[in-house]
Amino acid sequence: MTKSLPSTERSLPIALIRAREGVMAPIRSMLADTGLTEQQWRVLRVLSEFGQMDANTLAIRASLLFPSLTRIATTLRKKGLVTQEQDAEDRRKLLIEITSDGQAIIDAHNAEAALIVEGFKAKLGDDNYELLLDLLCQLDPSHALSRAKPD
Amino acid sequence: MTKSLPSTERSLPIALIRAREGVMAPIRSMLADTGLTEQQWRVLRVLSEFGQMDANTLAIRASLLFPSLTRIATTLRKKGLVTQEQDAEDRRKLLIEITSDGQAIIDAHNAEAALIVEGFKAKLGDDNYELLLDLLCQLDPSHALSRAKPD
DNA sequence: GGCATTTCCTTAACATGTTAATTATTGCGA
DNA sequence: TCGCAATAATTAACATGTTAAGGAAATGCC
Repeated sequence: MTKSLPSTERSLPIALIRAREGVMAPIRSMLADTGLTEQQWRVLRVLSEFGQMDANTLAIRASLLFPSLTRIATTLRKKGLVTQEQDAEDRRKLLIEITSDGQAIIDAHNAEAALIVEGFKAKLGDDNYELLLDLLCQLDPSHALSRAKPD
Repeated sequence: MTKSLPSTERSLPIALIRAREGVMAPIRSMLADTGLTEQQWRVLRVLSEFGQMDANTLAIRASLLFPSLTRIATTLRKKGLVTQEQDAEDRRKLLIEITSDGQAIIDAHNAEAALIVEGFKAKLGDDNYELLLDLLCQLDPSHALSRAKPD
């Protein structure tokens, strides 16, 4: 017997899109006055958390495709929020680092962003929130890289 | 006390992006030989399921922004997969309908797409899969429109 | 009827997503 | 050392995401 696709009202890809839209809307609203896009914000967040790194690692950690990262890094450099520097040992690599101006933007919005996240956590309940993250991780083909949480 | 943002390794927006990527990758791969993008496929699916409708309703059901839908509908019309027709009663409205060629593409890939979905359902477990969909719906600000499932 | 408002859709402008081709550098082996 | 494959990043081309502005048709009110 051949199974049929579920209704688009109960489709996993569509549900993921809508959930992302619901989560990002308040964050985009928060970023409106900074002139940053959500992707630029994500890049700054990763750089702030892990420090200087090459473009490849940064793209993976920020979940961006390489061509997107190239453009975003250029934009952020023009805005003075990151620096780009050739790796002395392997001149193919580009080392990217957040500037103090970039860090200042993170610092200025960290509390508000955390509040937004807390809001969603409260909406779902703490246990459901963690469960949701775990289930989403299981759908991520590359999440072998990031298993910080032991059982 | 001021809360801090969670690590980007445990960020809900990033987890949503990665999960979507994981789910869509095999679907994009399936669509490669059709020349359709995932959004074009989504539009055809909605039209196939619900029949002719105006552009506004279609955009909402396919979770697309209006300008995106305008372009996608034009592309699909040029490909002969949908028809566009002015509403006789309200000439502002554009009624869109799938063609037999469009339906043929749906029919040709329905079984394979269903298999992909079944794979993810098996990976998470049926209960977790349904739970995931419910949790995602709670993050969707507009999900009041689609509550097919009673308690 | 005439006019402001609203609704539905399109267009524009810019950023990102996606795939493929290109360039620069490194590493390796004849 | 030369040539060739592999890696890191960029660029190109096209589709979509996102916000804002514009145009056509309906609606409400006078």
